[in-house]
Amino acid sequence: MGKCEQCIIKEFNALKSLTKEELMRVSACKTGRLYKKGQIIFEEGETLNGVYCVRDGVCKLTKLSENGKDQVVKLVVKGGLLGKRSLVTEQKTNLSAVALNDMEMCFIPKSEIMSDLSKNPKFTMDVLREMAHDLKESDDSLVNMAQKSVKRRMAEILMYIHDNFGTDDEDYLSIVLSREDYASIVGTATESAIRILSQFKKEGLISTRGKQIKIEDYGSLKWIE
Amino acid sequence: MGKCEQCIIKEFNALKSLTKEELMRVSACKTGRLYKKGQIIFEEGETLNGVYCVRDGVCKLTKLSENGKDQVVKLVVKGGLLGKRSLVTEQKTNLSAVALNDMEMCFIPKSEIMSDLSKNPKFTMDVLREMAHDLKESDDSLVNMAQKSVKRRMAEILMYIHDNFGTDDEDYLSIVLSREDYASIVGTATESAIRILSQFKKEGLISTRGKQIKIEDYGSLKWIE
DNA sequence: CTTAAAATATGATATTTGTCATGGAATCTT
DNA sequence: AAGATTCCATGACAAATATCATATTTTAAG
Repeated sequence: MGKCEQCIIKEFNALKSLTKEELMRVSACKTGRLYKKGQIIFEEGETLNGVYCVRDGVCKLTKLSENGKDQVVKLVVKGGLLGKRSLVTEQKTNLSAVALNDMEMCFIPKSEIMSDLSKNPKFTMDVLREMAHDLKESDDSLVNMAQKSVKRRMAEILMYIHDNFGTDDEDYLSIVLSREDYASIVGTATESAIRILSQFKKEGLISTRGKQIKIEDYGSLKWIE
Repeated sequence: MGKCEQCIIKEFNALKSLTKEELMRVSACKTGRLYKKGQIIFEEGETLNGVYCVRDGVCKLTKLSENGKDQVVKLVVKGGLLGKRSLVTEQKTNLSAVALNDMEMCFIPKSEIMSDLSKNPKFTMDVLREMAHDLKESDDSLVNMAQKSVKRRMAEILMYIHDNFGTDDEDYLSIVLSREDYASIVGTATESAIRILSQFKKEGLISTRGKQIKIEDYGSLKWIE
């Protein structure tokens, strides 16, 4: 398994602020883990005792609502850190993480990283910054959920995925989701999600190939009410 | 104006973890501010260069949606800290704060508190913990918005206010909001909020006196679908 | 390759929520 | 105290979304 000191993934998250010595220590105790598409990484109510660093693949963070439906709260890709909250609280996690395709992750035990959190201010500030960013994103999503139509939210998630996670060499969104996942991100019934995507297709805003989606008319998506 | 070292309010937030020396320094540079009901404390897009500590009163944190409507993201009462995000990022604030009744606050300049953030790990961890808590709450609200009916959300906000901010000596909710505010918390049209509250009243779940609301049947509110 | 299962698609219909209009009640102003 | 203004309330209707039913297509399993 690779060494953290040399790992390029960490440049995308707070781990970049650890010193070489700290990283070597982390490297020695970290464990690599593989997850198959659909596999559960952790579940709501579990006690996490460490953070996961995503080396490859995509996962969704979800929360089960009382009505029995899952709501996707966030998508996490290469470079993302899962379980930051576990570093600062003893509480059980409030979210579940599920792999959306095959994933490669590193797990760093809390015990190993806690001392860094209190001794390396640069690292702490980075974690703080990431958390602040997550909070802002979450607040934004909250407002979107409360104030925008399902169609609008669907348009926005398509653009969000396009802008943040990119496309493959044929311009298809590089993250491939089921309609059910789209429904669960947008917060609507699966049928409604399907209907809206069909409509977008008819209107030439997107095209599809199997589960893959390509944005054909980004400009018009922007103006969907 | 009082001294931070002796102020009891700080026990409810991260400032409690500052040392006596740090608090004396903070005390020397803080400014007290009064806000009238309805007054804007800060607005979306402003650059905050410090944090506000709520000594008395209630305010709402809102975000303007593209459809022109405000969405309330959080209610903050005595002991709350506003503007934590400004400590870790140079970005403009993404929320507005508006006083819901007459308020008394202390403002602590960022410059003064930044050094503590990097030198006092206990304080940093506390800020981190508060941020993590806010994030969890925001994620929970997101799921509620996406998955629950307007009626259910209304029932929940009534119970939330009851449980977290308490009641006066006649059991009326101690936070008094306009129907428009309720609509903007729940994320619905003002008319819908009014209608639902009227219905609750008819069904004997709540009673009202002017703008004040009293929960009459907490148990049934819990089961609203 | 065939069959079973899962995912996608679409119609019909019910329910929820929003919008517009209007009137009354409470509050503020002078 | 009168008028003005804001807030609350409710009806009528329109629009958005959910639900149920049922094909059809795609994917997975043997």
